[in-house]
Amino acid sequence: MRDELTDRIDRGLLTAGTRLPSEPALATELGVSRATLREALRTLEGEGLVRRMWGSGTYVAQGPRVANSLDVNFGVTDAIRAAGMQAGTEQARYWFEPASAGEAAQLKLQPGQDVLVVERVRTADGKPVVLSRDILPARLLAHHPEVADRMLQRSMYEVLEQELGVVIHHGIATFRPVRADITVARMLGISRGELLLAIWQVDYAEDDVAVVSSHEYHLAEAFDFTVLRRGPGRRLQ
Amino acid sequence: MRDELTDRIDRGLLTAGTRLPSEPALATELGVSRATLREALRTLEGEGLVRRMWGSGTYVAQGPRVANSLDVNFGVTDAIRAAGMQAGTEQARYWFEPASAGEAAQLKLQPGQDVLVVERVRTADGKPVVLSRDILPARLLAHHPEVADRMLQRSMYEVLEQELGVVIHHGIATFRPVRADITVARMLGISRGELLLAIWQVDYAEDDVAVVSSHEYHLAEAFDFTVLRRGPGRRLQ
DNA sequence: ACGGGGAAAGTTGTCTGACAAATACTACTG
DNA sequence: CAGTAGTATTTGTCAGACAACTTTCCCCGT
Repeated sequence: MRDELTDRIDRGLLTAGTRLPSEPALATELGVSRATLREALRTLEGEGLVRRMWGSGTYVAQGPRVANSLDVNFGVTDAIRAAGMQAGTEQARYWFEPASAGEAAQLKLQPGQDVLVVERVRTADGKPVVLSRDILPARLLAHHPEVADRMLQRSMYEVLEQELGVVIHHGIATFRPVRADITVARMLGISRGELLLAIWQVDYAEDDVAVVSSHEYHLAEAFDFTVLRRGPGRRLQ
Repeated sequence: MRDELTDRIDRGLLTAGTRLPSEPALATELGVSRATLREALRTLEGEGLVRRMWGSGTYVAQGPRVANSLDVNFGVTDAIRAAGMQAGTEQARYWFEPASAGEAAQLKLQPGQDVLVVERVRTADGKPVVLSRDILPARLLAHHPEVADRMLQRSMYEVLEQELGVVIHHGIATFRPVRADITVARMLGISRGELLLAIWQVDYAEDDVAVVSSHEYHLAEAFDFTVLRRGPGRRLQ
C-alpha cells in the first residue's frame, strides 16, 4: 500500500506541490484504514516525499530529489549507471588473509581471524574511475567458497543478499580528499599525486552486525557527490 | 510527548538494545492514545532511534549515532565545536553585488538582482580551516540592513532564524576534492595546490524556497566527514 | 460596488475500543 | 531430555468519533 503511494509520486502522477486527496478519501481509495494510511504518510514525510499541513492538507514535497546521493547506500556500479555510463570491472581479484587490528575492530572479529579481500578497479565507459577494496569476514562464506568468484563481477550487495541471505541495512561512510600514492595511481592508470576522494565505509546488517568494510578511491573528476542535509530547522518534520 | 521519548534515549535512560514497554503500557504512561504513540514511534523509527519487531517488541536501536555527520545540516561553527576546538572568525567581510547567472538560477532570482555575499575565514583553535562564501538575496534584509554586520560573527543560521524569521529546513550539498588556487591559498594561509574539499550547498526554507547558496573550502586534514547511508535493504524501515 | 467579518465546510491531529497476526514463553507429552 | 502444542504477550490493522486548525465563501455593512 505504501509502495502504491510512492509509485504514484515516482511516476509523476503526483507532481510536486500537488495536494493529495484527504486522508479519509485516500484510505478508502487504497482500501486501508485511516490509521494505517497515516502511519504510511508519516514514513513518507520522514523521507521527505510529502509535507503535511494542519487543517490544510498533505502535499507532495517539491523537495529535494537528489540523484546519486551519498545518503542512499548503493554500490559503485549503480552510481556509474545512474550517470548514464557503462559500468565495468578490471583487474578483479580476491584473497584471504588474517584481519589486521583495525579491520578486526571494525568487523568485530578477533585479530587474526580470516577475512576475504575483494579488490576491483571499476570502469565507466571503459575508463578506470574507482579502486575498491571490500573486506568481509571469511566465515560468511564458509559453506559457499565459490561465492567469492561471483563477487568479482557482480554487485557485492546483490551477491550478499541473493547468495548468502545477508541484507545490508545501512552503512557509515567517512571520506576525505587524498593524493594518489604510487600503488593506487598504477591501478587506476593515473599519475602519482592526482586528486582522489577516499571513502572508508562499514556496512551493517539489519541487526547492526558489521558485514563489510570497504575502502574506495574515487577519481575527483569522475563523480560529484551529493548529500541531503536535514535541519537545522525543527527536527520533527 | 515525542520529545519525552527521545530525551529518555538521549539521556541514556534507555540504552541500546533495551526493550521499550509495550505500546499500550507506554501510551498510558505518557498519557496519550496508542494511535498517537504509534505515529511517534514511526518517526523515531525513521530517524533510526528505535527498531520494531512484530510480536516481539520495540527496541532502542544500537544503530548509528554519528557525530559530525554531513546528514545533519549544521554550520561550520558547530562542526568545529563538536570536534572540541575553539571556533573563530577572521577576515570577515561582506558586500552587495548583482547576482551572476548561476547564483540567480540557484536562488531563483532574476539575473542582476542584488545579493549579499558574506565571506569569512573560519578558524579552529586559531588556525584557519575553512573559507566560506555565503550568498543570499539582498531583499531578505531589505528592512534590516544592519543584520549583515551580525552575520560576520555569529552563525548564519542563527541570525536568519532569530533576526529575519527564516528557518532553514534542509540543504543540498555537493562536494569534490580540489587543489587550492592562489586566492584561496592566501586566505587560508596555505600554499597553492594544497588539498581541499570544496562544498557547494544550497539551503532551503520550509516552503522549499532557496535562501542561501554557499561555497566552502575545507582543509583536507581539518575534518573527516561522515555520512549515514541508508539501504540498500528494504526501503521501508 | 467593495471590503470585512463570520459561519460553514474541509482537513489533519487525537482518542477509544476492538480484533488479527506474529512472536515468545510455558507446560505438557513422548 | 527433547519436541510440541497451547497460551500469553506484542505489534499491525481496523472502525468510528471528536477536537483543533485552515480555507473558502457568503452575507452584511459601509
